[in-house]
Amino acid sequence: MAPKSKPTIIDVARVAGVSVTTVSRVLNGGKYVSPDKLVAVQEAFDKLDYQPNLHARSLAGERAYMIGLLFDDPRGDYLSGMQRGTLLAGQKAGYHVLVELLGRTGTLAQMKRLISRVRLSGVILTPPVCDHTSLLNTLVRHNIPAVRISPSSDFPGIPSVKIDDYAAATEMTRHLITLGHRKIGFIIGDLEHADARERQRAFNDALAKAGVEARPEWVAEGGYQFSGGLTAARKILSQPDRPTAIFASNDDMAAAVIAVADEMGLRVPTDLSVTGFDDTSLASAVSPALTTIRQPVEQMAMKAVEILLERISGEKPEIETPVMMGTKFVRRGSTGPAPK
Amino acid sequence: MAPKSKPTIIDVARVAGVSVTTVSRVLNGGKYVSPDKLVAVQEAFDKLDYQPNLHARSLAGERAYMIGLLFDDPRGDYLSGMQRGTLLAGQKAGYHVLVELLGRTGTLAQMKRLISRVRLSGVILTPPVCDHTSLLNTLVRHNIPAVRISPSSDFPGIPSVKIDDYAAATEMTRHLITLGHRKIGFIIGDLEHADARERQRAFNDALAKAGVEARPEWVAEGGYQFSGGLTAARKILSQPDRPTAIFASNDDMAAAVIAVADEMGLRVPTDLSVTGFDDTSLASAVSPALTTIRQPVEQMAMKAVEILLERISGEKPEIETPVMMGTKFVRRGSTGPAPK
DNA sequence: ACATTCCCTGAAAGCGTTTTCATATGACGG
DNA sequence: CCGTCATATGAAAACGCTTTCAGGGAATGT
Repeated sequence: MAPKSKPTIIDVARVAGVSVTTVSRVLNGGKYVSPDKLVAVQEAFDKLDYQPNLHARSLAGERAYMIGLLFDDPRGDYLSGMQRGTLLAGQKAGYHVLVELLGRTGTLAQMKRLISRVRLSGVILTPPVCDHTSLLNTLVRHNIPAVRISPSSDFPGIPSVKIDDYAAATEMTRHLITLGHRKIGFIIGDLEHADARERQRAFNDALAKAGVEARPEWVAEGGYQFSGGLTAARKILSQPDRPTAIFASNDDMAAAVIAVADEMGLRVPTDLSVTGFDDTSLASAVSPALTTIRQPVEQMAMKAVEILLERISGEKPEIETPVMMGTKFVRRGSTGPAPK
Repeated sequence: MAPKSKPTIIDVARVAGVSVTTVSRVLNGGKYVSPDKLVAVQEAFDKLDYQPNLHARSLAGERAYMIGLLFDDPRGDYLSGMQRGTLLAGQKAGYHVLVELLGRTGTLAQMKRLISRVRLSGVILTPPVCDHTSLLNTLVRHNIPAVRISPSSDFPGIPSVKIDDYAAATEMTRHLITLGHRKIGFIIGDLEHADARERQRAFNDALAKAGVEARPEWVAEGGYQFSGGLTAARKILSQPDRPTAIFASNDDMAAAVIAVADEMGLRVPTDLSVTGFDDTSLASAVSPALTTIRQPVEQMAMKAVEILLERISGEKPEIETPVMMGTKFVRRGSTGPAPK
């Protein structure tokens, strides 16, 4: 069977016995359409199995029904989870998602090229591109609605969704203290990211508040990478007086700590407790599985889309403070009571 | 500064002193355009910083400059790597990428809706949607170029890119045999997937060829999941006479084997060698790191895009046999000599 | 009764491209 | 010197929608 050419709005109009204008009105909310014609048009939609053409709509109107999802790199549990959330939420609202990679260099030029080539209803910005200031400025200047997920810095005029890193890291630190640990190490994430700084601040504050000593030689930077975590863990664990627990700022680095402990013949959690952060799939695949903090990655993205759609539809509640999403402490096998 | 409205092809035509037709011709390959006008138009492009509007092009012409990337679920190293490859290759060719989630149910309806809403130059199909037969039929019927990545089954008329699972699994099995293992277990992937069956077949053949006994009680199914791997590993390792090595059909299940070994006090690789497959990020994060097979995931996607673009531009070399990409054996710490 | 408003309705003018179609020019073979 | 052909060029007609504009009728106010 020949792929019968797709029905257009004109066909619908003919079948429904109305003008294309009326059909268009039905398509866009049905305001100023009498009930009987409304029904007639909808019947025609069904009968013809009509789907409006996105390109024509974008060309002719204001709306685009397409949201841009901007990445530096889509790999990794964290980011692909965000993608899934975006896709799910966007799909539900009848939007399509255009994914674009914004390389390390020439980001701005790429963005400009993108928005002059395709009309986007709005964009979702994932880390780290959500912190590219001139990119954000460009978006504002072109009046393109945007929402940032887990941004590091503040930026007026663009809403954002994030988690409360401070609270979560506080909870995690308290967990270790409650288990009896008094010698606790810490592996810092990528200091470029505000969340890395927040987690560290919470750690320090929690120690101080509990009257637990914080030793600088038990702190090292791992850049959120497994490899960096390896180096950091080796540095910390090779101290003559070593900690009985290490709080790594993310799961990858926590896995690295476990690897190093293994290397050195330390048993986890008997000799050393280890904690992660994020609850990526790695957290449960490693043995022992990581005690960690679960981020509601997909929900964050869905929330971001929700906010974006509000912005698009003109309702601008002008939320300037980031929307905070709740995290969940997940206890697994990598933490245990402090050794005597 | 006000966001000066984007230049159109008309502006370019005026600046270059030619007709829009000529500008359009330059945009589409510059055939039948005299050298001087060609230069004039290109200068106008630069001067105005012109970018052609995608929606208008799609609406008016045959081409769409947009490729669809179809997922069941974009999460996981494997799939997000494919996405990156697609994005990279697409971007380089000036194409944009629309990502769509095709749920478990209603896939076909979703696809039909998609293609009647937006014009796609072609689509890339990732597993498992690349095996959805009626979806493939629809694509063919609508004459939409497509390429499948790592499909399980054959489908005439749609090219595909995959790895040689049989050869890779053979190499892996030989590796274990060479290390002296004679009691080798195997964890099967998801039998729905042809690759799972291929890997098992290679394993069996390699054992047979080497005259090594294959014991059914050392084989279990793990469904390519960590959790399934856990169950499978427990079943195999709880045998009174247990194997000295286990070949898991992917990294997730291999990590599960390590977890179970840990549980049972078996040292890897001293007491038990473990191998994975895929070389996802998990493979190096686990300790000991996994001996595994690296799949060139990104390159596969890039190759798929390349083939797709050839199809789109009309060159139809009509490749019916899948394009095979090379894998790489990666030796890490999880395998060692068989215990005495 | 008459203006004023509000709800419907459709004709027609875009939106920014690509694609015919028509025409012009120069080159070429006989 | 005349058809034929390949190369250049632009005017104008799509492509499938949204939006503006200009009524027409019914309801409301005076």
